[in-house]
Amino acid sequence: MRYTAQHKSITHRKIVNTAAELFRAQSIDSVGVSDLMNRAGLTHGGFYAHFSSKEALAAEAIKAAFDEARQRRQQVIGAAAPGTKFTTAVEHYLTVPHRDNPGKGCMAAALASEVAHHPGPVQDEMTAGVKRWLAGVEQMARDDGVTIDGHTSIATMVGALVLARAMADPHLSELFITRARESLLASAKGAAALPAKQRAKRKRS
Amino acid sequence: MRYTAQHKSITHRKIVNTAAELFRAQSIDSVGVSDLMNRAGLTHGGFYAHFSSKEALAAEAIKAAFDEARQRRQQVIGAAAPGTKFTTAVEHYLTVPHRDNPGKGCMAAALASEVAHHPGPVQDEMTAGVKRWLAGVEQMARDDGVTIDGHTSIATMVGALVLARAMADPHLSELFITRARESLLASAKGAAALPAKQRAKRKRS
DNA sequence: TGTACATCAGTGAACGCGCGTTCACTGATGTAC
DNA sequence: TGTACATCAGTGAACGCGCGTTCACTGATGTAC
Repeated sequence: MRYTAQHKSITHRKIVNTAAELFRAQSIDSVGVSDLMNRAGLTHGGFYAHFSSKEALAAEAIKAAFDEARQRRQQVIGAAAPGTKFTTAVEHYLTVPHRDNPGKGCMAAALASEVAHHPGPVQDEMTAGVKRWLAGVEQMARDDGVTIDGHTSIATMVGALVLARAMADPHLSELFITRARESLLASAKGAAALPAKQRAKRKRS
Repeated sequence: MRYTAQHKSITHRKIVNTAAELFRAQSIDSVGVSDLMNRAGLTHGGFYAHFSSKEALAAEAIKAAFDEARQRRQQVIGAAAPGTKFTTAVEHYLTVPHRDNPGKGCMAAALASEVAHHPGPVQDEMTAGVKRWLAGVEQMARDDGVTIDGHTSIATMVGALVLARAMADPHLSELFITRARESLLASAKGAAALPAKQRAKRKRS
């Protein structure tokens, strides 16, 4: 069943995208190579024509998910009113639909815990993805003239989403999202309202 | 090999405590019943004299870990100077040793992601544990006369620890911990410095 | 241009392995008399 | 108090199952002549 030249890379991308979604939705460990290949419209035996191991696929899938998120983020903040990039990004991140669709959401929130015990390429891609996200968040804040801490902002967003997804109580779950959102938006407003001198002082400390 | 009357409950607690540590250190899924029982000084066959399933043990282990954390927290803040309960708790949570010893650390940070896909008693215990933690944090802030948002504080702490554990870059990992700590301590100080009227106003909004 | 052969993405059976769970059994202790 | 029996926590072999990975094979397409 040999296909035309570009068919292999199309199939490859399809497997990676399927994995990026399933891994985020269910975890890497609980998605079997068979499940995955069937979802991509193939059978499990063909897997090793594309990847040396499930681990190698996981690394590619993490990279792909961060790349896609980065593109979507740039589209969203490109349409944002001047000085609202950071707040727009927060408002898109901390939502109930994002909580309920991990398969299409933030890779860090979905798999950071699992990746902690996966040293090697998988953890390296997670690290690289978070670094790029962090740089993006800090750039947005700079563009907006707002002084927030990028690391803390990301930690709050990830923590709120992770906790919201783990709660059996729907009200408590939603509170983690809405309170974290309000808190981040308020701190961004507060930082923007500071005179330039005070902002500079804060940065230094 | 029948033992004296209280021996069963001693063994039971030993298994639960071993599980609480191993599950936090490695995840529920990757710890086998055999591993677990061997670590507790037993063989796997005896497991079902104590628990109806691995799932049931996981639920008990989560409860036990939250109970132990609660006790340790109360000891720590009992020794804290007046008005510093919240900041003391944050300083004990966001540390490099806590990052490096998940088995003895926060259950929420270790297993929230995994528990998101484990409905039933496991998720219920996680929810109950987080609720008690949240109530504890809010009580500390009230005792200190500090106005912080409990949900956001917890989200930031969990997110920072989860991200720090997932990062392959040691410097970036530590930044998540130190920045989140500084940020939470600063917001607590800011809130405490506000006059009583403004505090009341913030609470209402 | 037409024919013969090589390629290799994809198939599906099979592999060893570790998992959670079951079960017949053991034997020191608690209980009945 | 001493003896016979019942209990049941713990043992270790065995169960079916799904996992990641391997492998002989297929057959449509690309390439050589």
